[in-house]
Amino acid sequence: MAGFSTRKTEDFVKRYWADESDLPKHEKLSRAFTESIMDGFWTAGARLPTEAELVRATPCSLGTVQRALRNLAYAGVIQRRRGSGSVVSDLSRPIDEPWHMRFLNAEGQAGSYLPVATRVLNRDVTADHGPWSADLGQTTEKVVRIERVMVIDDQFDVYNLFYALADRFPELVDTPMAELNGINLKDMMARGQHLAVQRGRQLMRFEAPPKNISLKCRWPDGERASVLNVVGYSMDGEAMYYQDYFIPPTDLTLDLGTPQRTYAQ
Amino acid sequence: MAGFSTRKTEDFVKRYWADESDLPKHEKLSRAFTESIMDGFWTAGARLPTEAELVRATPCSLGTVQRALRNLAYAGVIQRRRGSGSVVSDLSRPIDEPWHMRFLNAEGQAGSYLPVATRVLNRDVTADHGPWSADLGQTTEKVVRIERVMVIDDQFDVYNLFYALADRFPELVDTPMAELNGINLKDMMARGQHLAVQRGRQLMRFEAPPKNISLKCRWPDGERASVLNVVGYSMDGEAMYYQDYFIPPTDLTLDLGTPQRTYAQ
DNA sequence: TAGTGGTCTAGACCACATA
DNA sequence: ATGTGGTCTAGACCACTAC
Repeated sequence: MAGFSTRKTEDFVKRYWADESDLPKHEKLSRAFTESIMDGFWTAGARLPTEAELVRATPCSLGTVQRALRNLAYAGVIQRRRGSGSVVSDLSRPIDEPWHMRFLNAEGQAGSYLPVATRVLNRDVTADHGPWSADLGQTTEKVVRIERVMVIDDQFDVYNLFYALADRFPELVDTPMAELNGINLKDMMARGQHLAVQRGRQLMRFEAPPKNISLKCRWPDGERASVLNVVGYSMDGEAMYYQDYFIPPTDLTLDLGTPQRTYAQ
Repeated sequence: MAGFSTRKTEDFVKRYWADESDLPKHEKLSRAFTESIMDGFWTAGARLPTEAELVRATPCSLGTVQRALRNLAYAGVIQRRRGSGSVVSDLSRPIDEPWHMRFLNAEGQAGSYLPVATRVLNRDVTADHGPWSADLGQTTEKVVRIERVMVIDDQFDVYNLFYALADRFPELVDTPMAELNGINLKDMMARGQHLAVQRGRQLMRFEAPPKNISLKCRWPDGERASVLNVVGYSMDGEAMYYQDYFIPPTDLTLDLGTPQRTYAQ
């Protein structure tokens, strides 16, 4: 096909190419892409302009365009295939499974995880401060707090508290609670926020569960909880959410992830 | 100065440049460097040949040499400074603190961790198999098992079991046990293994501690342990060690690390 | 067969460090 | 003033995909 819609490319360059900044060109170009993807200018699965098209439409040479796209691919933002093209990855899976509560099955080899069902118990919007405030950058803003239960493989319950800035994620506040159940929460944060979460800091602590937890989910009487605290960051470095997972004693193994890749190919 | 010692560069190319392999040249070159660093051909702090020198001594052009070195710098293997040169990073800190047992203090901001003192209890070499076997790639080989206690800020004890292939780390077997105490363990694995550990998989499970644990360290009676399992990989992708940390109930918070960088600059 | 990304080159110019 | 890495270019050739 005689190539890619030239209009879209020119739109892209006009809107996202920062002429004044004194960053290197390859950096300017990859930032233009991440920014435009976060804006929703390109959506997950969308096909990006070809290298040649970008050489034509930007003040970059082929080598520079390739370096920008290679970095984006390395970061997982796009996927490139020789012969077909570059497409936007689906990174709009900010908070939901199987991101955080990944339990191995009894034989337990990584890669396949136990099913998780999520149920929303409660939601409120408050200006209260707490441990989440520093991470979310909350000053006078309000946060939305969502109380959830994750049922792990029908075996036991994990109690979850989720915090995010209410202004930044109005969908979390406005959506009727019934619709917050299940896997929809992910699409919700993704809507205004097309590029999400480079999974961030993880902390583990051990403490008594909240009072009355046994009224909210199945919880072994009086047992201490292991609390996994997770802060998720978006690509621009801002914290998107703060979560506490209260895990009861269990025989299952929790996968905390494989950080760090080796190096760029 | 009229440059860099040409002899050393030619030695390097002769010994580490893989002519037959059909990898891309930039990949060949960066592998040659990681391999030679692991061998001890270049040691931490050593100054590498300049770009121009490598262009001269290898069948690579400047762009290719730069790509290889850029990837190594991104991976943290070397450090480059415009005007001075490229030097080998000190990555010989495989297993010791503050790698894994990083507890936050009570106010608990990340970055500063509670002091950890390590004491070796026991060591044996065995051909037994167990959960570690698959990860370490143990078939008929023997593993060295080291039993340790980590005293966290004089407050409580973490019980640690450490496994590695005995053949691969003879220092762990041969060194007198008294010398295994404290921070020396790190230097030990680093000696033959100049480039170490890209920290690997982390799992958390919850189980009864080993029998008789209270004879070996301070352990609250009958309490369940939180077990952090860590497998560390070296740069060539092979597992270096398998460790279980048995953590008693505590009020302190454990930092599980900040995975994932954003993307290459 | 045409389009696409992947590798590689030879050379330019620049910013920074060191002497 | 020289050496060094950082950026960028214009173009070549190749491998793979889709039509």
